[in-house]
Amino acid sequence: MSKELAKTYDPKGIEDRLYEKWLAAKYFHAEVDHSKKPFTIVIPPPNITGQLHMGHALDNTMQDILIRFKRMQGYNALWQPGTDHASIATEVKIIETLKKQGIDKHDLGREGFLKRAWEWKAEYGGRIISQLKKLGSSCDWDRERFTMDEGCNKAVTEVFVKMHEKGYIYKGSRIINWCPVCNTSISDAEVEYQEQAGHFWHIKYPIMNDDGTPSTTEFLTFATTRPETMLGDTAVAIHPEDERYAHLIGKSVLLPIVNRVIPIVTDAYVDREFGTGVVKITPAHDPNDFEVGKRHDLPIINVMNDDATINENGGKFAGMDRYAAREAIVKELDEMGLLVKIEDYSHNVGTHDRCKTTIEPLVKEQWFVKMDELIRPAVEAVKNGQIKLIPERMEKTYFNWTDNIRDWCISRQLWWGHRIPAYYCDDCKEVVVAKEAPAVCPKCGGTHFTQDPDTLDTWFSSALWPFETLGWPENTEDLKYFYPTDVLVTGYDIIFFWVIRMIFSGYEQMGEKPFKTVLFHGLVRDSQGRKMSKSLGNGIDPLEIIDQYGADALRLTLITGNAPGNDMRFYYERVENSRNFANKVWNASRFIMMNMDGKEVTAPAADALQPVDKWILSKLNTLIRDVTDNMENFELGIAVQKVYDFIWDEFCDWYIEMVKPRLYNSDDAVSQNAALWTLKTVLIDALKLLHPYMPFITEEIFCTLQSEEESIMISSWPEYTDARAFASEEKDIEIIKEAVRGIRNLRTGMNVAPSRKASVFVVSEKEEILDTFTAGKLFFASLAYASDVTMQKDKAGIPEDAVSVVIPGATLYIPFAELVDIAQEIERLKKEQKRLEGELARVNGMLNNQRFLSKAPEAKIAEEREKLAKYTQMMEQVTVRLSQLQ
RNA sequence: GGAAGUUUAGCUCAGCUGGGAGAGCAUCUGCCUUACAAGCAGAGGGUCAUAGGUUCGAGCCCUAUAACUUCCACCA
Repeated sequence: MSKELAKTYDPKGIEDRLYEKWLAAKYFHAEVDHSKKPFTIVIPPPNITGQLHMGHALDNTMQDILIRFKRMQGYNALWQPGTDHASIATEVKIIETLKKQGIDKHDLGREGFLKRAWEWKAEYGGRIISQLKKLGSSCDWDRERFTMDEGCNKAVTEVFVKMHEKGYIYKGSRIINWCPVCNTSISDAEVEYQEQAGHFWHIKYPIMNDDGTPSTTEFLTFATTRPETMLGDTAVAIHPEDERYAHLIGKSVLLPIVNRVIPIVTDAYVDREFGTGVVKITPAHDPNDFEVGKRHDLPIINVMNDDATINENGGKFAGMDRYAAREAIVKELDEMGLLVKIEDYSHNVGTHDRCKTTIEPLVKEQWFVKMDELIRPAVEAVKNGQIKLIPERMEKTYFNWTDNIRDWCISRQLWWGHRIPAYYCDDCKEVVVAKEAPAVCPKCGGTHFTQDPDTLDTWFSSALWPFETLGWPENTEDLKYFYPTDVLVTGYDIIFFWVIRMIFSGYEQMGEKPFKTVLFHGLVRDSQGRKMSKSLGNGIDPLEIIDQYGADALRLTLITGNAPGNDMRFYYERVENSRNFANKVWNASRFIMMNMDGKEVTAPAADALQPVDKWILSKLNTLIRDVTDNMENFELGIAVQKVYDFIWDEFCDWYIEMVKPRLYNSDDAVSQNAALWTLKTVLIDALKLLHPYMPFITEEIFCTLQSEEESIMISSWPEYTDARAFASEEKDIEIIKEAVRGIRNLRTGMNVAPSRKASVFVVSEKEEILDTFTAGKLFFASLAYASDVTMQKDKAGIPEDAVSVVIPGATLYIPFAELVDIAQEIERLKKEQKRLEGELARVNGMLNNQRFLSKAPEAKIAEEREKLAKYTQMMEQVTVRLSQLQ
């Protein structure tokens, strides 16, 4: 059977087959089981509009690694999946689709539109889920949720009503960010500032004389980047202590074009140093001006429509687009002689993160969440370590936001989403917030109500995700058992949108944190370090990578060579390297299986294990401890790097090569069996350590190797054991490795063909070193290209002109009579002498330093003393050898 | 304006609590050695951004500087 294994690993076919098997066996499914400890992760729900991109691939690979690891450790591991309705993203997409069919959303009406939206969801909403499966994600699909399913709807309504009762949700008229293209309000977090080249228009307003006429000589000059907003000016502000304008306090100016007399107010908000120290105040169209207006009780004059055209308050400019109006107004001011100058000016403009349209600050009546009290437990939790952020520096970002938090605008003028549970009495306009439409108006007794047309910010429901998916608001067994969840894995880019909101929602609704740890990752960028984006066309499709190299290779690539929270670049070369590693694992396994074929491998008696077997078992043992530690500490990349190095270097390049002679020698069945057993044992544990990272290939090999085993994913995680710690064997084998390396080096340096074997003499006065080489003679000979190996205590019988290699405690001689160039050999030995001199100087420098001896830890000093002895001895050997040759 | 991150081999990056600088790719040399040429064996290549400091000892800790990146604020 094993001989049928292909020479190269081909993930195609294998991956889908294994995933089907896992699904059928229900390995991903978790049920409440009080005999086991739970380990829970909730997935960051991807948008139903989404296509799997590299960010998802990274995010979900990390989660899958943690879940598979904990599942193998014996935890009751639940990975709760689901998708997000993504209100605005989806609505925009559907509108686009409709547009192509020549349909406007208003033609369909709300009901018709929503019908289309659900159809769209039915068609495309599952797409990303099937893509996640391709990656190997072991989510409990039986529990798949959607932010607009019945349970989540219930949760959202419950929270809205409850928070409204507590006064945390209110409706108010405030300045908000308005997107004139999407026609909706958005939250502060959705505003993206972009540096744009613009202009600074310096304008002057005439000061009003005491007799009520505008002065023709006295003006107040200021600069603005948005002249069109002057239509809504209701004051001009100066700093209260600005002596330049002190005489104007109490006076007014004439707002030109509009011909409105507006007051000059004093406010500390004005920066005397900036520009002329005069600011025009437009409370309806600027957040700062809005605040100034509130302080001075200024009227708010909205001059814009929802589509950013000027409204009837703009007089003759009504109906013009904001930019057209800008031009017209500047022109008119210029004609009136009120335009002082125009400067080029680069400044930050707020845009909508979805459509990049310039935001228009507008005063509108919206629903808000009052944040000041809600945020407190969320701040506390991170401060006192209840919730751990990884990497820690994310706390700074977190606190930066919480310290400057503003109320959250949650209403959206969209149709796709959770409709706000507020009802207005048709008769008296009384507002009733309730889970269901009220029958009778509590104020006037009216019986007809209209529900608020707005929907909620999509993050309102996502904020409840960790508990709404577990059954909240019902107090389910799932909720009691699986909540709080253990880890949240997400990108640092949604810390404000999502992470913080889940934390305060968890404390508010559950009285408990939603998760213990937040593990952040960075962005996956292209090979030039650019963000992958549709407009640049530089995105790399994870599905194509999976198709080409396999899911395991993609996963390994995404998880290695990157520190938590840092961005990473995506290179095909790195995927190839991962693919090569998979192939390496495959072939090593194939080799082992070929050699096991037809033999019954049994656990060897204790004394049947050779030092080299103990060496690799001991190495594996240490690996198990280190990898487990790293994974417990979320150092996923470091952990897998260690497994990678172990498998490729220690296991394949050394151990397998070392045992080959024993495998090929059937005369010593005991030794052969010990080697096979060790190969198999080490391979299986290594596969287990690798499984969370590379689930498919490890499963395929594990089950081929042991037909009696059901699946590696339900096997138990390896554990460190003192019984497999063999310190002295580790040391011994390292000596032989050093000897082998020395000989290979020597031969390469002398251009000796690998086919040419030679005798090797191991000379040492130390009995135990000779014993070590005697024990490893068989493999040492094959690795060192030796025709025969002789162990002896002195140089007797070794030709004078033999070349030599010095290792700690021994000198190896190889007689290469006809090949040896004595001069070259002396050169080589001198180089070695020089190297040892350097080492000795360093060690002596430390050991001769009194302060080092008195302050350094004991262990460190002992270590250096040992090195001193080692190098001194090697130096002696080299020196002796040199004197013999010269 | 505030904050964070980065600066280590030609390239991309690791380096976990301070104790002899690492990987992958690239380059060079030699090997189709019966698991793997997607491989094996070897080699070259680094003032760890700069300047100070702490320490017996600094890539790692502290201070300053420079360059790049990002986030937040938004001075109209």
